[in-house]
Amino acid sequence: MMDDRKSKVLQAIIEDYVATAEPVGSRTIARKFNLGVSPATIRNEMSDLEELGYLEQPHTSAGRIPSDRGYRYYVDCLMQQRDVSSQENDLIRKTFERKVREIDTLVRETARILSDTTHLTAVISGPQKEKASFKEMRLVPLGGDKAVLIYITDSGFVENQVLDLPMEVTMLELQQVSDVLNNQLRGQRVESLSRAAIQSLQRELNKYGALLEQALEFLENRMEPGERHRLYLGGTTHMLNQPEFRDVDKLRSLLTLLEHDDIVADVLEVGQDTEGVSIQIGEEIRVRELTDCSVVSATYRLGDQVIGKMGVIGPKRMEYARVVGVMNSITRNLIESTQRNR
Amino acid sequence: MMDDRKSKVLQAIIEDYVATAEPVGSRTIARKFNLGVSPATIRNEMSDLEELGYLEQPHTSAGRIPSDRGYRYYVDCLMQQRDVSSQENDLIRKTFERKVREIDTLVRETARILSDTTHLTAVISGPQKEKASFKEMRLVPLGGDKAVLIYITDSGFVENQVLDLPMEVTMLELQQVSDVLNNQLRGQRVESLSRAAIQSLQRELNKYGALLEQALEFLENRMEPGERHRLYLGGTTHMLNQPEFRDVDKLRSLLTLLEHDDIVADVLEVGQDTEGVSIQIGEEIRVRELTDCSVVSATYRLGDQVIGKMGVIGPKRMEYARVVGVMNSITRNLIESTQRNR
DNA sequence: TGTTGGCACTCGGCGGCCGGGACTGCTAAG
DNA sequence: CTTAGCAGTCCCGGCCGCCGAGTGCCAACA
Repeated sequence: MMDDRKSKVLQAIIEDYVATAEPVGSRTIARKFNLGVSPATIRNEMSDLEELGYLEQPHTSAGRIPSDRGYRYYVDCLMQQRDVSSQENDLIRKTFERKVREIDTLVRETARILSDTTHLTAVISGPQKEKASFKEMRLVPLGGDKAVLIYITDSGFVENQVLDLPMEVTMLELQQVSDVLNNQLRGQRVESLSRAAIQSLQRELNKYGALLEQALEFLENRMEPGERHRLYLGGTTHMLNQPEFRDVDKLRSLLTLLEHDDIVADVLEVGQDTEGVSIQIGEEIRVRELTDCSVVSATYRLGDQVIGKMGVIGPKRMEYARVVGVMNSITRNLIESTQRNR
Repeated sequence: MMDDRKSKVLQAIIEDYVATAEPVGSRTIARKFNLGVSPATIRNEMSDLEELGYLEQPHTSAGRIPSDRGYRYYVDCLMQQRDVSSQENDLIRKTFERKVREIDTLVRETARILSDTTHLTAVISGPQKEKASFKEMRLVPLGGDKAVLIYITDSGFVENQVLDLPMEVTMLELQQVSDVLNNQLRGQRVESLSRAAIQSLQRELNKYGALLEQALEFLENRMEPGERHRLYLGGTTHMLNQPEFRDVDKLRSLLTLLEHDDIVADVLEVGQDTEGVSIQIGEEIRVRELTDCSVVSATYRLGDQVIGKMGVIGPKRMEYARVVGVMNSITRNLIESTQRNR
């Protein structure tokens, strides 16, 4: 059914189409890839491949282009792993050599290098704070009627916020409030700090009034779903160089989609338990605006802490092997970089 | 030279062109705006206006379109102030009603509402930390071999970073290091903390070695010019709805430009001492890719602290009056919002 | 002198037409 | 099963001519 020669032909078609973006005909295959058979034979094979659903014709008397299924077969069975070129690898390594201490900048940089090396649009979902556990919080008086609330998770994230102090609060009381909070909350998943729990705390401690309220408000904000995945985009302009987006309307629908963080985050989230790189092709992505696109995504980690997802979005006609290689290289470098710096 | 009727004609042409994006002819003016004269008269006036440099012709036997100079005259002399519609005002007020404590989110939200109400691309340069003065820094031990460095400016920004502690450091020493730093640095402009000064401090205090080094590295990062203006973009897709960007090449050059933060920041930075809203038209912006665009920008403040710039980028053919109105409304709301919440 | 109607002219855009080129599918022969 | 040949299909790009919008100019008029 899918003999060796058919595979070869399919592979040839996909690789040529990826390179040229033009429907590919039997003659082209026979010329560029010497399979030792004539165009006529290729034609027969192509006809079979179309019947099997691996190829489709934009219109009669044009060449064939791969279908979603064709691409799927290619990435699953035909594609051979390909390491990143040494230049690219150098480029990537260099990016992560600089000590970057702020997560925010690190993610931004990663988005940039990912889109630059793949020439596609990169999407990265930032640190998923709710996956971390609460470790400790501190209240540090600043002088005047201010204090800063420092919030620490066991993965080493630190956030802060300035609070207004009610006049009468003493250092000791400040200490007490943070002690209570710490005892109650230590070790809990941030996402599991339910509003109910917080409210009961609030009742218990309401003698500290406004101060506590602010601290709790801050905590609540940590759990806001809206805050859950902050997305970083890079290289949206690369889309403009792809011939499939020469049409302004397609472009618009795609770019508009990219502004909807929630949808993009969902797309990135699929196969979240799979190890390594995962690939979604065309209609496999359950988003209408992305039917002409593929998404290659991977989970990245810092240390052994799950952090987030990164991915690229591009036309189905992308160099899957290279993209996967780049992605592996980047996740690897990311881990090493954070091991050095934390 | 520029009599009353010429002004009226120019105004009519600009307003029609803004609405339709089509070159406008004498007949149209005579029909839509009843100036009480015949098309022939208008033709003469238009011919004069062209000679004076306020109009230009895309080609013979097409209508006229305003030149940069024409727009300039319009915004300087003809345009009448226009308040935002009450719906829009409500929308804006609602956006800023929510308590937003993180500057980052506040700026993001502002970019969103600005682009949504103007239907143009919004650019905001974030808090200019270097304009703030150093107030205080704290070193708070976290247990284990970590401490968190808290850095406070007199405008109330707080940043933090986790530092690795050399083993032998005691609480007392920690206190000493921060005391020294505080005494040396208090009240100085962040930007004026020169590398030389930092290095001399470093020599003086090198017995604290690695700890101090990290603290100083953090400080140096604060002054990095690259960090100077973090830019927030909103609504880039609105460009796609403008007929002047139906051409993919124009679009590409524009969107590519928008990825260069430094250039965009420079554009935003002009007229930085002017109060209120400033308008740049076409070639007045010294950027080739923006010759078909106009930029409307304003300084926004939190309290009486200068914070940054915001602006919109759109085709020269934009509704200047409305955009200016929206911008005023947003800056006003921004101030009020921060007065409530800080 | 300023305004107006009339008229010839210009030019871009659009639709229709045509020919070339690149395919395919079929058939018949090797 | 493979291959050459051939007829048929369809897209695409170039060409042409028409249409309409708009101008510029001129002559007439207040």
